[in-house]
Amino acid sequence: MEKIVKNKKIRVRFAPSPTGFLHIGGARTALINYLFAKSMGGKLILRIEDTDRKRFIEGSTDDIVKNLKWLSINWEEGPNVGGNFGPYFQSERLSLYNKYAEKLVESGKAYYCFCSLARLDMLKKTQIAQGRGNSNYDGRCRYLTLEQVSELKKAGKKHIIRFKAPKTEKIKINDLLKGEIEFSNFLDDFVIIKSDGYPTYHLASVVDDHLMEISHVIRGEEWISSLPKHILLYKSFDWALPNFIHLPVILSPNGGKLSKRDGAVGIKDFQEKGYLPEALINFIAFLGWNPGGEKEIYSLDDLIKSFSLERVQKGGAIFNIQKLDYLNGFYIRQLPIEKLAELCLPYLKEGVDVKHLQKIVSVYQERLKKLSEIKEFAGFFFNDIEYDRGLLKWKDMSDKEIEQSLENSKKILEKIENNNWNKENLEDILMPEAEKGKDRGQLLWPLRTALTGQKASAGPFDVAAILGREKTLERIKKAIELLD
RNA sequence: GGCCCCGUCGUCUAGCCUGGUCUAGGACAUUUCCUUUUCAAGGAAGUAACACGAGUUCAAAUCUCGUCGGGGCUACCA
Repeated sequence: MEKIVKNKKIRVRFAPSPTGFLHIGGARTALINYLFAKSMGGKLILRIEDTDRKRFIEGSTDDIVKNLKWLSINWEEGPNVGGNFGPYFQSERLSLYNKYAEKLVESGKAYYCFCSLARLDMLKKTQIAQGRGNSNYDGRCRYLTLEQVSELKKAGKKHIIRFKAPKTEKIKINDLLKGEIEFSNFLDDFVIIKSDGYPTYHLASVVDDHLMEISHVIRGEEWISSLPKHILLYKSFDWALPNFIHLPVILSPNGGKLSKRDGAVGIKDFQEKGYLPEALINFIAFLGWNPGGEKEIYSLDDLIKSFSLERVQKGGAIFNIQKLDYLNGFYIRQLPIEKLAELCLPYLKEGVDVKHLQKIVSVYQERLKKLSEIKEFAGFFFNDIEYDRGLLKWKDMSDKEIEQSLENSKKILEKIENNNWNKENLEDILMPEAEKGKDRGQLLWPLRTALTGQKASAGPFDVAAILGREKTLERIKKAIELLD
């Protein structure tokens, strides 16, 4: 009935469940799919696997869509863009899954099961008590006659549909990344349609991957163990197998599963903290993949150009935020000032003048690792500052010396007119004065701390220039008062 | 427990397929130095790895086996 089109077209999909927000692992799977599609002239399909109504989280589809876009991972078919193989939400394809499940029942490859959850639970407990490591359905409903089935149905008994799994079959499959994988063990009669009428992942993904003509299934390694189920399903429908690629998982710094405890894992969190999509993409791509050369800064386009599946790592990589921070700082330094200022704006109080911010940002560009840091770095430009008088002390200067130093700066600066108040001029005038002292810090440190209230900051000339004559002199005066 | 995947510096990795060019290369982190008013940025140098044990071979990070270690799955979740 279904047309089995076998073409050489590359079609891949990213198929997240809306049970949470887009996280690092998901973004990585999406990226690899995207890079593979783009580098091969194929298409990326986004499919939302919303078949678990219990774990469904409102808003997660939006989050996934929004953040993929933010990362510039674009799909050719799926939510927002449509396509010829829709709908792209599994909840809108229920009749399809039921049709195929029924087909399997008709051909004797699947069966109705009326067992209650309570019985199943009991079964599992006894099996485990008997010392079996895992439990299997005992097949009670497997040989129900047609009459028995229709009677139970008539009686209004809830049912599910189970797949009749062969008990002994050996299954071999060639994973394009891992190589040949052989599964030797018996299989359970796994569920394909749940009692709420929704399909399980196994049925839904196989049906969809087939109908959507997916050529390469690229997904996380956690799916390897259910591969035999999928293969059995393909076989019983008499469908051609797609290629499988199972990506290693991303590990947390302690080696386990990446979780919220490890800091930000949601892509949205990274965005809010001020990571740039370019940095995140570059970083995620290199988590388990490497082009082979010594160049490590790659734009999305660069990645597409040099991507190849063979170079994806087999082992799981640990997510180490330090390298991300480095990359992010690097990408921030590449940004034009206008752009940087625009990106920093949301982290500051409202009403910040853009031109003013551009000056500030140009001074802090090489210090920023995350955009959000602008708040701590540059807060003193906008707010009154408070600090301990001890901060003003350079090396072993006495209070008297600090005061003299500040008075000296003040005296000099007061002579500079407003229209000459710029960094170069300030530096030209103050520097010779600083050179007169034991070391430059004698003049420069008290000045800088008086202006910023910070132990570490941009240089005093930059700061004074941006602060303006009035505020600069005011802060010096305040510092002197603080010393009295 | 069972099934499956993986194993090169602290971390991401190059090299492994097609043994010799590997006294194992790069990056992040770390240390030191230079620059310097602080913090960055930049420059220079340093520390640091083939999990272990057998085997094959003239030769093994590279091939084979075993051990150990790590991870995943083991749901009417995906």
